[in-house]
Amino acid sequence: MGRLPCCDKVGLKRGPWTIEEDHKLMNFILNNGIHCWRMVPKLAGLLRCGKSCRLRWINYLRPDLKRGGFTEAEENQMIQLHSCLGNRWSKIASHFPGRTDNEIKNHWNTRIKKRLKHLGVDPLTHKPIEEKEHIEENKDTITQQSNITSSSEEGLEESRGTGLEAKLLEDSNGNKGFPESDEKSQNEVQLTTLDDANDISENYEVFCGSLDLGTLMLNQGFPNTSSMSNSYSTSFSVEDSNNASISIGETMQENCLQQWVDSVDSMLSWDGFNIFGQDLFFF
DNA sequence: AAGTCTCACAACCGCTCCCCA
DNA sequence: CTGGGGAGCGGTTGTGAGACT
Repeated sequence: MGRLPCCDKVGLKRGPWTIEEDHKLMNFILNNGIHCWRMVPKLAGLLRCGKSCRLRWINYLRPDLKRGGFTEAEENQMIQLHSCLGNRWSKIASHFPGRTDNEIKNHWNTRIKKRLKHLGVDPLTHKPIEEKEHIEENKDTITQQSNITSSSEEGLEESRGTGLEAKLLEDSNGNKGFPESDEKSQNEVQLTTLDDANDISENYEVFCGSLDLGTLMLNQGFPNTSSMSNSYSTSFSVEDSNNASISIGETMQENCLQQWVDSVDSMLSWDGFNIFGQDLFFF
């Protein structure tokens, strides 16, 4: 049996998006918002499936995306969150405003995994690799040394409690990572990360409140954008796209929108957001 | 300079979840 | 309660750019 494909793939384009396609998608979403992803490609005149459009928008075209590399602090927070949440990338991404789950997943797989392995930490379990192997050996060994004669359960607990991750995550403030099995500690780490997330969230609010695309475009040398600044903020999101589309439609001069979309070539790198992203760090 | 390798990231695929009739 | 459809999620693959030989 199996589920029917999400869309009729016949005649649909695949692979990398062209600038023209990006233009069309952005133009459509900014003008109409998102009601049904399945209808988006048809209405926008794209030969793509709805899923592809959704992915492209979320991972690349969304104006509130924060581009650029991850800082060490972000990486450490990512490791902490991963130890609590596992591979739930969207949950992890929700703690990093402007970052996508795909971005975080890629970063984890390409950078952090290696970093952890290099440090002798299993990126899956967040436990020291040697100790884990040691425990496996203990299970098979009949004669055990007195200092490791405790049961494998105890060994596990011990390994959790002495994870290298704790050392790894110890930051300048003395904050440390917590072993998974310790319920109290886990609660603490969740609170910690929630607090962190709140801090970031607050920063983001400040960031969004003080930033708008009009300003951005002025900084980018984009003409005739002062009238846009009140209606188009970087807090624009898919969720409020309906409202956004209304306000944009009502307040944004059409030629401004068109000019903005036309200027997408320079905008696509979102260097401007990088600049503000750096500023964000000083808030 | 050309070929090969490695790496990072964009995009796809298939599954699950959730909502609604 | 149930089945269908759309959205979201996580794993995997493809691709292009840079490094290396």
